[in-house]
Amino acid sequence: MTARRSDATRAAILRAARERFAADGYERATIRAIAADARIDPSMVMRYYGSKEGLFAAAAEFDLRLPDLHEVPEDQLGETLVRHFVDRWESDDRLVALLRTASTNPGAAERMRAVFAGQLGAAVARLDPDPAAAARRAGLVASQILGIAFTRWIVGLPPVVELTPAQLVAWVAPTVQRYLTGPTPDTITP
Amino acid sequence: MTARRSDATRAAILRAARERFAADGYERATIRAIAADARIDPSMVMRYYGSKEGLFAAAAEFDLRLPDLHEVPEDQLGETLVRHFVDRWESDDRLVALLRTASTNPGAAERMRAVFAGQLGAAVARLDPDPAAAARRAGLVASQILGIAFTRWIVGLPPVVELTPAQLVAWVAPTVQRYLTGPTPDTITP
DNA sequence: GTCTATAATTCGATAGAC
DNA sequence: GTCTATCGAATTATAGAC
Repeated sequence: MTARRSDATRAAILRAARERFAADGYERATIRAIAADARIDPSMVMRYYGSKEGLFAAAAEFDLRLPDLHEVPEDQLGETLVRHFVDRWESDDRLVALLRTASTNPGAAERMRAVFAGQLGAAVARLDPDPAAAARRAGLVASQILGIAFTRWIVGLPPVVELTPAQLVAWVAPTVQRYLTGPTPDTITP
Repeated sequence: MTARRSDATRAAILRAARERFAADGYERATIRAIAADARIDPSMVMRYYGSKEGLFAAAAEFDLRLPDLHEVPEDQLGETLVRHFVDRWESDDRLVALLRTASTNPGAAERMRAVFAGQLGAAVARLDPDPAAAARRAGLVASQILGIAFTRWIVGLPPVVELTPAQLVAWVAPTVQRYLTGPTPDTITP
């Protein structure tokens, strides 16, 4: 299969779509605006991706690219993961698009669950022999990672925005480390 | 000023609006749907609240009702705060409405910043004499609290949804405790 | 492959009768 | 105070010319 000329158009559409979905969310990111950004006609978007849902599905396809946690010294798991996520988030607006859109679009929320329960859950599952406990640890890690992403890139809470990546890693890594390798805490019966 | 009959209508509108905004977000929650839920005519919403923005502003008005942190033993700050937020979140869908809407509506994001930088920031400011450090601590606390809320009530990540409130407090309280009272970590220069 | 024209909805907001 | 009727704008999506 040779490279068709339309591939450039498809790529331009996807790039514009990612930016618009990341900046405006699903409802406010219109096909017209995306087409204008990509300098093409709105009908081309429909031709190539069928519908707005189809365009979003193509634009939000991505991989967390998690490192193999077995090659990481156990006491550096938290730092490694937090650094990885911060880097990943700063360099790929697909994650921001998915995050912003997951609040109102059921399909995006489902994708978000699949990514974090799937990719992160699988990586963590190899650290804890008990599947339920491993899933719980992965969920707690996701809560802190997504909380940072939400406050920093979506809401824009000033103190969180102003943290440097190094400060972010230094503060948050111990949290993730404890969620991954710390003992299950006692729960007080009320 | 005596109670007017229209007060019941206004209250019904606000209740329906909170539910719709919490469930659907700002764009998908239509005035027509809210009016139908409240069993009144859509034009009444406009008459009472002027615009959709005005309705949202009225529906999302709320207070975190933070306890006075000075009356809490220092080593129980994390537990107290996490328990408070979990209770608050489960019993008031205004917070869910604001959270879901903050992703796409700039006004809601601004409100969210005001609430967490203001109310939470003020409560934490009295624990740390350095204003910048206190703001940073409050921001980190917000990141974990909002991360739990986002994964549990918005995205619905299964392992986080399945945690009982007691488990949630037991796991997350140490994180918040460290953000509030722990030492500032060293940052490695890259 | 690309674009024009338009269909078919849906929404927020307004005017005015009762 | 409440409701009917409707405007004007914006959207996704389709049909078809070139």
